[in-house]
Amino acid sequence: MPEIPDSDTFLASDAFAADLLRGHTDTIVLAVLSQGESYGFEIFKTIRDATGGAYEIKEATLYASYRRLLKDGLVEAYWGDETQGGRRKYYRITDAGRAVYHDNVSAWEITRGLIDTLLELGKAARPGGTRPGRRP
Amino acid sequence: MPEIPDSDTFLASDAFAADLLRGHTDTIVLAVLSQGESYGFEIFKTIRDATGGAYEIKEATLYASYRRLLKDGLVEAYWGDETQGGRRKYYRITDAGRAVYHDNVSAWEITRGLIDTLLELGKAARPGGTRPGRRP
DNA sequence: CACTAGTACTTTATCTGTTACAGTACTCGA
DNA sequence: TCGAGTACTGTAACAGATAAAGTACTAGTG
Repeated sequence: MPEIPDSDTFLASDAFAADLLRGHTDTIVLAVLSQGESYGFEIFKTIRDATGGAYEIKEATLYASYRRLLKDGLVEAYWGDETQGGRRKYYRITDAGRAVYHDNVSAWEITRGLIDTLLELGKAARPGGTRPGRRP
Repeated sequence: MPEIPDSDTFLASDAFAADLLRGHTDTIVLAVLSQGESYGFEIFKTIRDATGGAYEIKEATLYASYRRLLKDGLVEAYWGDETQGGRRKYYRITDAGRAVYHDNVSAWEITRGLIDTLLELGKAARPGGTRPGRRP
């Protein structure tokens, strides 16, 4: 589950937060890789740091995403040539990946507007929130 | 899957769009019910009309949401007293439901900002999108 | 009367992204 | 030697979404 250590609002339900973020992982990874090649754990840290530590994506989620992106040809991978420490698998976005990234960002902008519109329905409620003419 | 008949961007992947909207169904229903009591099919229509027909939530999804909301005590239900046509099950939001609605809207506002931040990482990429110092 | 479409509600099996958990491997500091 | 951190991999379980099938009722048409 996404962890947002300093947000009481979020911590009310990590499972709930995870569902709100579901489906964005691949696009987030593509965004990070648009900046430049990176290896798995570094991507994890980039995402965590980009939100000031407020949010992190679980490793299992990220590595599952890398596998999907590879399968779909949206990224390429190669092993780093480290002589020390753990071996690092680097990922590089492909042209197809860049196109999908931009498409997904567009889709997100539309979806964001839809959700805003739908959630604002409740803000339009009159005080007391009930219409006349209904059975108790 | 959510249907957005007139949006080519969205129709690229309904499954993708569904994942972006996942987790919002309960909150959307609570938003509609904050305006006043309503029956199942009417809620369906309210949501579809609020987006100009661009988006609809499948009936199976909505009725599953009603069940969850009932189970959690966020709404109450009663049968209408129709003498004609199909019987209608009306739903009314509870005080607990209103509280959860507001909490979820707050959570959404935070999540929206996070996603915007993370997806913008790709916008910061330099032309060509690669950093020096990495193996080809 | 029969049929179709729309309205209205219900249930089940399937799908899939997420992730807890377990595992492997390597380095560094106590 | 041990624990923590870095780094990668795989599996089983979870839960929201929904296709599909089902029930029931009305209105319009042939």
